[in-house]
Amino acid sequence: MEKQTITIYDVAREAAVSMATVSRVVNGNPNVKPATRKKVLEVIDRLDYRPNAVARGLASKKTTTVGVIIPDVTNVYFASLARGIDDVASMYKYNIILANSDGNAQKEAQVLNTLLAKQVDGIIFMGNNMTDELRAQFARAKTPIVLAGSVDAKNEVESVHVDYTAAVEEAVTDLINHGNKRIAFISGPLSDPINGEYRLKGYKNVLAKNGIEFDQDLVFETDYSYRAGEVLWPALASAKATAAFVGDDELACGVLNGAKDAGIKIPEEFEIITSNNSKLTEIVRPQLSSITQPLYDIGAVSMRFLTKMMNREDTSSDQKTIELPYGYIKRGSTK
Amino acid sequence: MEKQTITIYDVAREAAVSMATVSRVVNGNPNVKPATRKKVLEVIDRLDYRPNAVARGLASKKTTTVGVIIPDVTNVYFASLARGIDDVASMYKYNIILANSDGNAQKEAQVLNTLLAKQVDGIIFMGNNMTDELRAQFARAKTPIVLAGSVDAKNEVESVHVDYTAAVEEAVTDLINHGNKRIAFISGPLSDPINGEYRLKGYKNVLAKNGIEFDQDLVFETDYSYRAGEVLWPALASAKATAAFVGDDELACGVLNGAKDAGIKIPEEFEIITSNNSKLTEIVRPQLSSITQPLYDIGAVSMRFLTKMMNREDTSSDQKTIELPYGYIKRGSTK
DNA sequence: TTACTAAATGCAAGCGGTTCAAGAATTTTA
DNA sequence: TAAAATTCTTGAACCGCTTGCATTTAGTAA
Repeated sequence: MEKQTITIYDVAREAAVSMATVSRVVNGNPNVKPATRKKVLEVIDRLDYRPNAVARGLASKKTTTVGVIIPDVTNVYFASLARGIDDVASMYKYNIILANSDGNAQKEAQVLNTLLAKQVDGIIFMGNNMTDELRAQFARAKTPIVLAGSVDAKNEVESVHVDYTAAVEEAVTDLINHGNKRIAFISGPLSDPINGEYRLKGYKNVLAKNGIEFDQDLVFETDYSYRAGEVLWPALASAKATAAFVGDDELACGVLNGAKDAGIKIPEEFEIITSNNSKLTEIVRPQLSSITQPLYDIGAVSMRFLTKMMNREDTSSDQKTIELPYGYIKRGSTK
Repeated sequence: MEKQTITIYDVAREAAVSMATVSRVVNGNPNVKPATRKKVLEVIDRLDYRPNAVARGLASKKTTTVGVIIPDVTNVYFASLARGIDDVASMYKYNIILANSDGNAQKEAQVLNTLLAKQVDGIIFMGNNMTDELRAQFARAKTPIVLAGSVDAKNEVESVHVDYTAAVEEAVTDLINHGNKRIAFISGPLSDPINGEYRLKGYKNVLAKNGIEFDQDLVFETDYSYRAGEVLWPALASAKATAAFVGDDELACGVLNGAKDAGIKIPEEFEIITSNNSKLTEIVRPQLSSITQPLYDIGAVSMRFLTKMMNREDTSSDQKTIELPYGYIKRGSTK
């Protein structure tokens, strides 16, 4: 029982027209007499014809598919971006090839390669470890690329994100206004420019502006896990921190629970502000105050931007870097 | 500046062989003299040739791409499955086209259609609302399909999941052993056979076995959100429930916090068991006892099963339905 | 050496569409 | 009503690669 498919040929024969004509009606080309169009459509319907996208892709050199390189779908932060991406992608009739990279440079390079081989029309890249090699590969590929929720430190690739520096400044300022002098900066790897560069800069800026001396002992570089936060309390206590800015929600939940389990009262004795306003912030008690990032929108805007690039629409009016507004929501973990 | 690509033709010319030979070395066909192979590989390397997967797909009728229909990537449950799927997919050199359906029958049908148009080699479907129309569409498509973490009530489509009935039986038995007589059954839509059929059956079985009469008032059908659980306490209280089995972690977190906020002591005054053992269960206090499902593995096994079907490997020894073992982990929300 | 078999390689026909130059049909213009 | 201008259609050349079959080359036994 072979997979017996119906081709444009069958439709053409059955409708007594050329395949070129069938192709035109399928593609909505206006140069078709209404009567002919109707006839063809009827046959298409009757035969249940479904154009072969692969053949189409070969002939037209467009696959209506974009590649999405994501560190880990399991992470709410990235999943939210991905959802925004997929939604506007399907709005524009594109599909998404999703590939997990674990933020691993080698996998990223390898995945990028197969995506290009599959002739995707564009690529959305998440993950912050922009190595030079990767940047070179991007440059060589003539395929449009945009970074979502990530930054290219060298600013060569288009990207969509929030102003991380300003967001942290706002959060830390709030903490200072509550009388805190020793505020911990807790984040994932500082090798990620979002942490090591932009956020840290914001943190330092505010300290300086308020005449507080920067203390390296208050900077905690960990990984992005709940567990990492949970075991952090002793260190925070011995650094005499009275508040913390945290760069990731899971991490922040860990810090919160770790402190609570040690008998600390939140926010009376220790305040916490986190960064992504994911569901987690509302599930813990007290709920976490958080910087808010429009994750879904970052994804959506990235994809929209990519469609422009793919259609060679004029993007000259657009910046290479799009900054979306962040926000701040106060909950129980701050005074 | 046109996208100047290098084709198999260029390689053939440059290496002074026919394109057939180049094709053979690219595909690892053994019928090539080592010397020739070496020569060709050198040219490929020098020209940085990358085979066009679309053309390949057209000629070979294989795209090494599978479609994944998912209700919502943003949901940890599905994201975990997806991760398992992608990992074994890439292990077998497949890529994943990920499409969100919101569990909406119309979107599902539409997505399925475009996936078939894109000639995916197989499909993994998540979501439990197997309408007859969808089943018909599956049947007509000669493309292999497997359901991951979902069940086909009519058992026509291959699927991978756990024994929901037995899992609930174990959980509820535990609750009864702690002396509870009035145990609530809280789940998402009962129209989903996992809830309305398998889980509910398990619940009733155990009650019957222990001589407890089934009380419809203890069955709470809500949606899968945190909020839905949070507001449920008053209803639970007036139904005089002293414990609950909950079919979803977010929902369970809501129930937990709702009860706590009402001053109830967990687990002393109310016990809770949830179902998916996601990260959430460890983030709330007390932590939630939970049935454990090997989500990643369900995804992984589904994909592995699909590869077998795609390669027309003999699957006769396999059941149409694969049941993976579930587990149970006791935490603070039960005595 | 010669005849014969096995291993390498080349040829060319697809795969199922898109697209453009060119021809046919229809409508408009004078 | 014939010529000119439009509007529709068609024929056929790709798109880049796979693959069955024919052909050439190399290897082996007689």
